[in-house]
Amino acid sequence: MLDIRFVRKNPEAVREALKKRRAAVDMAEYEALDEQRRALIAEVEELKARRNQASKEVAEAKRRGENAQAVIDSLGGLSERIKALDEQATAIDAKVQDILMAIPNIPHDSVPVGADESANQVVRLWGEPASFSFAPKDHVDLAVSLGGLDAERAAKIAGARFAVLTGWAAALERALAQFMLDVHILEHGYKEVMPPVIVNTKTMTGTGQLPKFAADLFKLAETDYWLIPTAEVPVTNLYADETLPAETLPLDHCAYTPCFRSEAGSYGRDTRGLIRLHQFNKVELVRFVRPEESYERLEELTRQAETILQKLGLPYRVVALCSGDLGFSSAKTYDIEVWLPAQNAYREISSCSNFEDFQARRAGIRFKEKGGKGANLVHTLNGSGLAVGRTMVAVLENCQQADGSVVVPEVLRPYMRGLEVIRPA
RNA sequence: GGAGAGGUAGCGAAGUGGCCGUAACGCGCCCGACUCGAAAUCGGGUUGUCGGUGAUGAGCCGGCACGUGGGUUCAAAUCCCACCCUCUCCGCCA
Repeated sequence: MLDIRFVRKNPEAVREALKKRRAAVDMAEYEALDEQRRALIAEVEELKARRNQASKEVAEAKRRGENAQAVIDSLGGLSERIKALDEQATAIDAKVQDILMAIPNIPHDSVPVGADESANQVVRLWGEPASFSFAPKDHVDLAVSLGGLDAERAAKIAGARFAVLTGWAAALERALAQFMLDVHILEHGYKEVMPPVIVNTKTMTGTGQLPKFAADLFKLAETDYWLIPTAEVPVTNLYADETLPAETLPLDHCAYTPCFRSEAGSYGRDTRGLIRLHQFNKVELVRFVRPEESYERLEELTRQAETILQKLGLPYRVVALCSGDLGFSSAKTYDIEVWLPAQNAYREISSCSNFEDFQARRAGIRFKEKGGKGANLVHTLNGSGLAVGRTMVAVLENCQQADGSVVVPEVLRPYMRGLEVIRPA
C-alpha cells in the first residue's frame, strides 16, 4: 500500500505509475473521497475537542464540590452528533482504504516501460543450451518412463494439477530442496525458518495477496484460514507490527514450504507434468533491509538465486520485468528463466522482487536506529531460491541422455545416496 | 472439548468512572554528570497513528488508541455485552 499522504501530494506520480502498469484505478473518485474524508475528520475532531474540554470542566467543578449541571446540559446532543459524524467518517474511510489497497506499487525508475512480457528485457545469459544428438524428451515422458511420476493416481486422489512422485523422483525433490537450503544457509548466510503454511486474512493482506487476489488462493471452508501461495507470506509477516533494531538488518530468512495456488484462469496452460500445479514446493528467500540499500540487496538476492542454477549447471537467463508485467506489490522484479530443451524455451524458475516499503507499510514492519528517534519502514525483498518442482523439470530435461537415462548433477549426488545416473527400474 | 487465569508502552507491572495515553513503579535503551576510562551511583529523556499547520523536514495544535467490536454515561483502561488471542489444569491426540 502506498502512503496515503504521498498519494494526496503526488497524484500525478500515481497516475503515471498506473498508466505504466496498464492498471485501472479511478483516481478522480479516490481524490473526491479523500477530500470528503478529511473534511469529516476535521469536523468531528473539533466536536470531540469541545466535548473533551467540557468534560474537563465538569471534572474540575465536581472536584471543587460545585454543581456542574449547567455544563452538562450545554452538551445535550453533542455526543449524538459526534456519533453520527463518526459513522459517516468510518464509512468513507473504508472506501478510501479499499481504493488505496487496490493501488499497485510504483515501478522503480529502472523498470522498462511496456505493456506485457514482450517488453521485458534480458539482462544476462548464463550457460550454453546443450545441443542434443537426439530429440530431447520432455520431463513428463522422462519421469514417467523412469518410473518417478504417477499422474493418473494423482488425478484420482486429488484431481488435475497435482503430482505423485515416487522413488527416485521423490528423493530428487528432497535432494534439490536440501541442496538449495544448504547453499543459502551456509554460503549466503540466511537463517532457515519453517513457518505455518496456513495463515489468516490479516497476514494474507500484509503482503498484498488480499484483498485483490482472493481468486488465486485456496481458502479453508468455514474458517479464516488460507493456504499460502508462497512462503513470502508467512515469512514476511513474521515481523508484522514489530520494530526491528537497525543493527539486525539486513535480516535474511530462507524457508522451504509447499505452496498452493488455485491457478484460476490458467486453464489449458501447462496442463502436462510438473510445471504448473496446485501444490508445489519452493525454497524462498526473504530479506528485510534498510531502504537506502534495497536495490543493491535485490541484485545480491538475484545472484544468490542464480548460484543454484550455476551449481547445477543449468543454462538460464535473467529478465527485468517491464512495468506492465510487474506484480502488484513489486517495485522491481527480475525473473530467472531456466532453459528447457523440450520446450526450446526459457521458463520462469524464480522471481526476485523489491517491494520497497509497500508491504512493510501494510504489515507494519519498521526498524529503529539504536539511540535514534522514531521508527521507519523497512524495505522487503523476496525471491525464489528456487521453485523445486520446476528445477526438477530442468534437471531432467537438460541432463537426459540418448538412452532415456538422466545424469544426476554432481552437487546433488551426496543428497541422493551417491546416485549418478537415473535409469529405468 | 471442559474448568480457571490473563491481555495496559521495547519488557515486567500498578491502576474499580473525571487530576491515568504527559499511564505509577521496576528493567531495558538514549543523553548528561561523576571517572584517566568503565562499572556503580545521580539527574533528565524514551509509544504509535490520523487530521491541521510547516516544506513531503523539525516543531506546534488537535483527534484516536489500555486485545477487538459494540453498549451505558456529560465523561470509560475502569461498568455491561459479544468476540479474538495467550497461559495453567483436565480430556483427546501425532
